[in-house]
Amino acid sequence: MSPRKSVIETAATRTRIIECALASASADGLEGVTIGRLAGELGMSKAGVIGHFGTKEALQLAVLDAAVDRFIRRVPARVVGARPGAERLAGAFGEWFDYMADDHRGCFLTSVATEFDDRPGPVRDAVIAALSQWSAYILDELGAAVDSGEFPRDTDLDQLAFELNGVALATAQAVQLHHDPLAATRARRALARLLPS
Amino acid sequence: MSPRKSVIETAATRTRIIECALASASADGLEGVTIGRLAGELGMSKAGVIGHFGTKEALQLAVLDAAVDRFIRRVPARVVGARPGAERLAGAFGEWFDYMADDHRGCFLTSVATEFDDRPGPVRDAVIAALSQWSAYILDELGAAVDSGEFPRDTDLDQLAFELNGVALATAQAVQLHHDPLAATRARRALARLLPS
DNA sequence: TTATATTACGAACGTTCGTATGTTTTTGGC
DNA sequence: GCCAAAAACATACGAACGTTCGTAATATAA
Repeated sequence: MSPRKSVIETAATRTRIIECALASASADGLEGVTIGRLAGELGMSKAGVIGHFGTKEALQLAVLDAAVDRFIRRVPARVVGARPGAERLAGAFGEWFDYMADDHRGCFLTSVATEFDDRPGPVRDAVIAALSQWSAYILDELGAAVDSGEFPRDTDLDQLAFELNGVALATAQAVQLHHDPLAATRARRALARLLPS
Repeated sequence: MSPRKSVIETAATRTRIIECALASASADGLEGVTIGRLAGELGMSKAGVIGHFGTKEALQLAVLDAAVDRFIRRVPARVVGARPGAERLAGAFGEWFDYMADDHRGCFLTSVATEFDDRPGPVRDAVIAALSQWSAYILDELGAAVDSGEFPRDTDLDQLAFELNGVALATAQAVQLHHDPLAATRARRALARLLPS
């Protein structure tokens, strides 16, 4: 059989690489991550870095996966206890806003979505898949809100999701570009107007 | 004195380069524009391309300037005849939405804003300056709307501008990433909810 | 016509890119 | 302690990067 501990070690290094790449990509974009710079920052050789993934594109996909995982753990996972519908939705968006405001980090997935919106390929596909999942989540909760009578039955849920997304995008821009300390506050105010509390 | 005709010739080539770079940057980002590829597409040498600007950064700034000019001609310039306030504002945003929907082009300035939001330098400064100008324009019109009684006097104009910006960003994403044909429609619907018609 | 800028060119610079190939070090199971 | 597997290494590759140089061609001004 194959060795065990080495697998663990590998995973640890992989994680280190991915986290470093994630930090790098937050500043320079996912395409702006280079193996050489990554190796320098990690004190490794280029071959040692890319050996874990094979190609740069595979590394990009791994970074994207990690970002999605982090987002899920940080946002929807924190509101699983909330009542489905408007309450859970408001909670999720609130968590998202706070997440973005942390360290003026903004939203990595949103940035990558913009970066790859005109670049066909596996990365773009993965971004779209992740965003679709998130969109489905929102529509699910909006549906629950309608079912429980929080919204009128003829509410245009797609329209509402569109506008909620807009609030999040405006928040991301305010945080990342303008370092606006009021971003989260404005976001919550906009949210309150869209979702009945 | 300096030669005259050559200046005209230079400007024509410069324009050609900038327009080609603008198209290229719409897909690959402003940093993704390379001198060599540009030269190939234009049937020129690399030196002939970069000679007009000196450095790649100067080229990027020129492209950004051109994009700003194009935006101004296409959006605010078209509504100078409209009544100041909500009407002009609604007209401007409507033009913007249509502009974005054309060829699924989206908004170049918005994309570049995301691309450079964490990259200090002249390009980032220019992006922020352009966005600030646009923001000031919106706040001006919102102020006019308050003055003319279209909005209550205690309206939070910054909040309203924030939410309007969110609608535009959501539209850009819907157009560029999802190629959503309903983007402009959704945008107008959201706009109508924010601005009294 | 002559002198001066301007424009674009070909070629090369040093650097960095992503990737591929062996070799050495470390690891885990016997 | 020994051996296979895995990990990280050093090195090298061709290609592309932005930039610089000197030069030929062109257009303007005197």
